[in-house]
Amino acid sequence: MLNALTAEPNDATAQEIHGRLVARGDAVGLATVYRTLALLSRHGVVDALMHHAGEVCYRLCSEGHHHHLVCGACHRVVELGDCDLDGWLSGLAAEHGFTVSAHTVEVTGTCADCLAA
Amino acid sequence: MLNALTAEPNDATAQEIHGRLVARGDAVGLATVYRTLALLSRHGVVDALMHHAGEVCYRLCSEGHHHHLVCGACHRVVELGDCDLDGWLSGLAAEHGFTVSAHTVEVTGTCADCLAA
DNA sequence: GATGAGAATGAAAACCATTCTCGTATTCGC
DNA sequence: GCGAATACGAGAATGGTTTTCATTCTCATC
Ligand SMILES: [Mn+2]
Ligand SMILES: [Mn+2]
Ligand SMILES: [Zn+2]
Ligand SMILES: [Zn+2]
Repeated sequence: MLNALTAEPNDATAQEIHGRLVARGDAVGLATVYRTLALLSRHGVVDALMHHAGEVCYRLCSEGHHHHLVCGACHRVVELGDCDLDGWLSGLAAEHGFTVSAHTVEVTGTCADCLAA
Repeated sequence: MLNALTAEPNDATAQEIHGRLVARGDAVGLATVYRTLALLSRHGVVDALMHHAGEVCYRLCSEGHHHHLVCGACHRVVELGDCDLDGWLSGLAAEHGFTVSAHTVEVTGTCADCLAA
């Protein structure tokens, strides 16, 4: 149900998703959207991106470890695979006595369409 | 003035910084702390970290491009230098027609002290 | 030294994303 | 069917951040 709508091409906030659902006629409550997104996020079905201060964006993503390429102009999101940073980061962290548990990378740029425009 | 206090070892929220200032006797308003941090952040003097949803942490950092290693237990922050991701990311992004303008990396782990505890 | 324009300040109110509460509707086990 | 457990939605509450606005500072000029 939500999945069908989370099939947005790019990321979307809980409120945006709720808005689309309501506009489509589904009488779903905002609380349920938040609850469901939290659940899906906890289970790794959707990724939570925190690139804007003050709000969280969600996106239906592939399963493995990956990062995101975001167009700063139109908000388009592309998944990047093949992240081989773990070794490098672990070594770097070890120099400071840290053990690495996770890392995030976010790449901001401009997509072809927005460059042309 | 604020600089002297932003000399916190780790990152701190606007409200934490305000609390320290008031505790120290400076009669500064919360709004001014927010205004000043936004200004400093806009000018690149402090880094804004958004690793917690819902609040922004600030940190006085060195000038060049760098990333952060954060201890998830005690909030200690270490700066990482020597980032050579630009080439790799630009190539990867070009495959999707993107031009890269910036990237962020955040590494979460556990520091030596917290591992021992 | 007085004065006034404009910037800076702080207290309180407004804002807004998110979470909580709680009464109702639905589902499940039987 | 029937009661218990769960899911739901509407609205209130929360809490970080921003805005407002009356007051205070700054400082160049008279
Ligand atoms: Mn977004
Ligand atoms: Mn920094
Ligand atoms: Zn774009
Ligand atoms: Zn630690």
